[in-house]
Amino acid sequence: MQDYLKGLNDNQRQAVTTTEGPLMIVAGAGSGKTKVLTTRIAHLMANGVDAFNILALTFTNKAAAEMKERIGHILGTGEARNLYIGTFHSVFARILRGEAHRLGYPNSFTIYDTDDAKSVIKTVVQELNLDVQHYKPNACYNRISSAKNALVGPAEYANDYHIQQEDMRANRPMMGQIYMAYAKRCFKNGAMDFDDLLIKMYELLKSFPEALHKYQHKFKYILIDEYQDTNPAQYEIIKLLGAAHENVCVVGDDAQSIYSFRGATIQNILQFQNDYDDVKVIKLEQNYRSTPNILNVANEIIKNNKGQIPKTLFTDQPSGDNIKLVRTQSDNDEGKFVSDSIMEQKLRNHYTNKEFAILYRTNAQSRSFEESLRRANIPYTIFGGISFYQRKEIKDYIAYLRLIVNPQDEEALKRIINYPVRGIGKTTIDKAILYANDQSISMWQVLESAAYHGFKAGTLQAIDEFVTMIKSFHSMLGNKNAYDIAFHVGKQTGFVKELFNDKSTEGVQRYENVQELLNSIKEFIETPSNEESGEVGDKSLSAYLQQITLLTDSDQKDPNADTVKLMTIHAAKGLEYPVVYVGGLEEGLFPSGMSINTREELEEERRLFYVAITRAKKKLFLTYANTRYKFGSLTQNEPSRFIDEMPQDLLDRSYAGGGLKNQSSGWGSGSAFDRMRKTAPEPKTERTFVSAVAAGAVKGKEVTHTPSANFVPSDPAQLQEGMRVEHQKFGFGAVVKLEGSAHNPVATIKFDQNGEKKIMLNYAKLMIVNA
DNA sequence: ACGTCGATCATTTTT
DNA sequence: TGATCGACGT
Repeated sequence: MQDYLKGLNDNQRQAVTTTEGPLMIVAGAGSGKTKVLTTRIAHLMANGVDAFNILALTFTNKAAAEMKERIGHILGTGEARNLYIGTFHSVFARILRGEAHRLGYPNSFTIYDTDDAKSVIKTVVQELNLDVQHYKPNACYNRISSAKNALVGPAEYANDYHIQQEDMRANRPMMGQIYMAYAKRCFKNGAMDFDDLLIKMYELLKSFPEALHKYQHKFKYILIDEYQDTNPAQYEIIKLLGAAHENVCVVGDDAQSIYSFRGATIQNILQFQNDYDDVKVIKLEQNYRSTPNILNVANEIIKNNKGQIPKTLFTDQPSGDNIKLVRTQSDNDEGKFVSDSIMEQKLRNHYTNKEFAILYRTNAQSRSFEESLRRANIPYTIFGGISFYQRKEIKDYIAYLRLIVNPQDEEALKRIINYPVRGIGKTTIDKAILYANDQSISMWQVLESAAYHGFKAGTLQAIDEFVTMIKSFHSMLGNKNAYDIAFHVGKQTGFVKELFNDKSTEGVQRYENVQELLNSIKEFIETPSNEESGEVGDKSLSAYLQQITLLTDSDQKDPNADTVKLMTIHAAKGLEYPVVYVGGLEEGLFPSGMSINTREELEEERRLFYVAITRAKKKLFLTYANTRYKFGSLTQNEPSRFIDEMPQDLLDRSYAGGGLKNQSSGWGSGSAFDRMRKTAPEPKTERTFVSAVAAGAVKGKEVTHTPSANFVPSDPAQLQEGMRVEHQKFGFGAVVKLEGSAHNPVATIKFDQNGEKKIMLNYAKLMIVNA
């Protein structure tokens, strides 16, 4: 039974068997962190700890799933199923589902993703009569999100002098009000955004002692993965949960802290030892992943940062290749180099597709790699970008399901109230929202009682039909499963058919996506017991909806497929590949131009580079381009400062990859330039962004007409063929023909300067000049 | 009421 | 470059 301890080194074994009391495991890259975590949990269980009493929090669903699977493997029983393993967000969402009523939320609360949240922000900004251009939803969202991650509520936000000053300086004095209105609206909608899942969990534990007591005693052993990426909200929650038993085990690597933009603070891991009385610290420094050359480069790079937990990675592997540094002429050449190089490596060293990864700083960089891989017929998978559930047709479908489960969800309601088109237009929607705000009821309640709100007869009928339909769906919740309901909704609303009838390429794709959604729902209800965490599987539609919002793109694609993997460095955290390409090592891009203003920012960029390097097991290629397209215009970039920070004797700058066919494409000359740089390095502060394309506004409209001073629209009923008329935009012309029905008359008019046009008389304004 | 078109604008990273 | 948004025509 103790076999599982055999494959561990001394430190690892100690980390596994030190089960009681607070423990910090500082796990360098590739030091077997996951192995330690999983073995530790298995060890706990082997020594009589009930799976139900163990909580393990990770940052990605992928990591959680992998851990659960490995533990199950070690144990050889189904007991692992009862563990509470998941991301912070998904575990808390699950707990909150059972406790939401305490906080005044419906138990089937909606989870708003970033798009939903921004949309709500836009709404409240408009309702506060503020300029959306100035109070950009994106910026507001980020600001509010940071506040939430620091556990600063709306009231506190509005009263904080320091925050006020900041907002004044940013010329956004109304941020506090926006935050307040946003929080209120989410609550009214029965919805939580991602950050709320943390905040509300904290509130729950803080304000309800019996809830705190319940979960403190449920979770006797707590493990936190990637502790360096936790934010203050997460920190406080862990503090509360762990207070009773203090069996808190955190695992992390301060050198890999890369999520401060999301509110994570590296202080959590640096200060952990001060949080409890008797913290044990175990360092895992032996690396089992990379060659010494790769490790040395990583170690040297990270030395440029201050305030580390001291540690040095070592390995007993043979030294391996040098790191290849390749300069190309353009971003397209960079892509071409990488795909050529992959071809070469496959031939020469018999690598398979899935042994390669291409990493980059920003998602936008994927394009050139994608193109070259496609041309070279190398199969690839891109992780990141928009996930399946962000696609319009999927969001529309889900909006129906959301509305059925939670009619207070105004975002969902607005999304589908007129999709497919059923004659409930903007005017009506605005009116309904106005009533709702006025009377402090939900938009849905307004629609339910539409008859009392003075809508026109036709609109009223459309509303009534819509309300009746949603209610009929709602009544299915009790006796039909999630799949049956979803299928019925798609059929009844007619929009699946509408997609089916669209035979364009995109239309076909959209239809297929919708079918895939239905399949996923079916799979959800058919999966025996749940994957998420302990307890009885909840197969309700509501449970399904809450789960999918927390899925990312990476969770939906198969990491084991035999394809080259493309992703941002952030997304690559925790992964490893035999051959790794890191692209775009240029000033302004990596380090990002957004993150070079403070030491802290720059150090995070450097940690990111460290993460990138340490993904590689055998071979590492770093590339950068002279010129690159950015927002459609050509920019020139200096090589990244990080290049100079690497030990130059471990770099191979002469590598030309591919074969001679590449020499013509321009990047072969790079090494000469590089050698020059080496003797006379450029000043590091200089970055150049040269826009090669001048912005040119080209006007090429039709002949425009300025209406006469005495222009007064005539009654369309007076119009007859042959009359001479004036149109506000098109100028003078003659009526050629009158047609259309009585309530929708259409006139064909031949204009002197703009040719013949059909004019709908209900909307266009015409003046009769003479009969 | 609704779709189309052109102007505008933004891009760091993500649960 | 590409996505989004308001104006405007129908």
